Amino acid sequence: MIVRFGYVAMSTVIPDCSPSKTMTMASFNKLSDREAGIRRLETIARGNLHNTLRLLKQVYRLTSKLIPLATHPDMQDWNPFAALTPDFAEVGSYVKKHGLRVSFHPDHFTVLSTPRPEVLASSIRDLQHHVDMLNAMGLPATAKNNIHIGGAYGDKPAAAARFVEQFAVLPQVLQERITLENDDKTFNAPETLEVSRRLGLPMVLDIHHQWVNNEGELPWELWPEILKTWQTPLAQRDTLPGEWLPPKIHVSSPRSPSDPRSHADGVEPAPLLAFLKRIAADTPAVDAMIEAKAKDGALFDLMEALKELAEAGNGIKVLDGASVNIEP
DNA sequence: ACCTGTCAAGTCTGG
DNA sequence: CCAGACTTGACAGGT
Repeated sequence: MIVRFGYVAMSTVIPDCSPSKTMTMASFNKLSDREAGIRRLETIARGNLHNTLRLLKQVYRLTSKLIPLATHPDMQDWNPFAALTPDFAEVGSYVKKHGLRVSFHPDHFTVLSTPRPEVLASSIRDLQHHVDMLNAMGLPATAKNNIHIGGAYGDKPAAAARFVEQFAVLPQVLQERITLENDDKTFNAPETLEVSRRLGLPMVLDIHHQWVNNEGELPWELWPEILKTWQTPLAQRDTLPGEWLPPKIHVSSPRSPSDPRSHADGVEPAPLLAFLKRIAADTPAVDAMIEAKAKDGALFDLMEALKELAEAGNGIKVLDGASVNIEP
């Protein structure tokens, strides 16, 4: 099984390389000339896209904050893509040229299980914005937006049903870009899997969230059904004949026994390897997103640890880039 | 150079 | 009903 590793949104290793520089509405409003302010926002966004390109020399999740204030209610008259399309296209070209897998993770304000119409409307607006950015990069539907199911509002089955209902009427261009991830507090892995199956949506298994929020199941017990969620038309939209978008997992380690839900700086190789070995037999390839505090630093450390384990046997082979081959 | 409060947005808990 | 926690990097203003 080929495992490709990626990491999240920013670098702790490369200096002066923020892809999410921003500007607050307060300072925007202090500028006397609104047009000049908008040019400033575009300059910030252009710098963010440039730094994204620098970071893409590694495998990567894109940051949602590429364009400051992009979906702010006061900025509805601004179309940032008019000025930024070439910069997005340049990032997209690099991604395609090197066969990288990229994704976004719209933050917790995107809640499709909400009972409030205005929250649903802004969630859809936010999803559309993420799709607009991926389109501006010229990336096919294999570049996904990963979200959680959302709040439970005191009645989890009703909230899940509302998610299904509200998802079902989304435009297809939004639907085909979505992956669903189990969270650490509310919708656990079996519950998320259930919703994924009902909607034909690919599920991203977060093995740390599963560890702290479960129904007593072991993560690899769910894997055969999770794997199947990647075999739907929505999951595989835009793949070429013979091409296959591998399932994705999220990987992090507990900060401490007293604070098990928080993310540690690095990743413990042993539990990760145990999981990967369990799924290796029926999974040809999987992409693993490192969600550790040390970001790319954690990825480099993990690769070093895996290299040492590989030298001692263990059925691991370290390959080019941040990837390994794991024997079942 | 360093520290602290704040940021557009949601949900949950507890007072 | 409202304040604070959750979680997050970076800004903005202060020392």
